[in-house]
Amino acid sequence: MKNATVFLARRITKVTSPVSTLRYYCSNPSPSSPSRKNRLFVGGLSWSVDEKSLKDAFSSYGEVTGVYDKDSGRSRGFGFVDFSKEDDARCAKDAMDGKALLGRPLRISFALEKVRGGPVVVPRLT
DNA sequence: AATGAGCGT
Repeated sequence: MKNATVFLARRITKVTSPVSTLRYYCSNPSPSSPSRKNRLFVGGLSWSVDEKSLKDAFSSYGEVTGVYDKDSGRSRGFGFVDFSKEDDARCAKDAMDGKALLGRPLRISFALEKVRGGPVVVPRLT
């Protein structure tokens, strides 16, 4: 339970594509799965759910983040949970998805890849 | 303030 929250886990990918006569933007060639397996999106939360409640439910599996809204400080009704291992994420999802928390059924799915200052996904320009 | 599918720092 001491794993640090990691937002930037991108590794340098070696570009082995032949030099094209067109663009040379440094976007990630790999399409990448739209969802990170190490992070879960937890929705369906009651408005009154706090981080503690979510932690209480997921602390056994990983870390809980992003429950509150930065703007209003209120609950957004969803949160995120970081895991060290995909297996833990899978386990937690399989174990908690659809379960009720504070009278409201949880909607758990793999989180999308959203990082502040993240690379802009450029669809194929050709 | 109230909102009920969604995807954040």
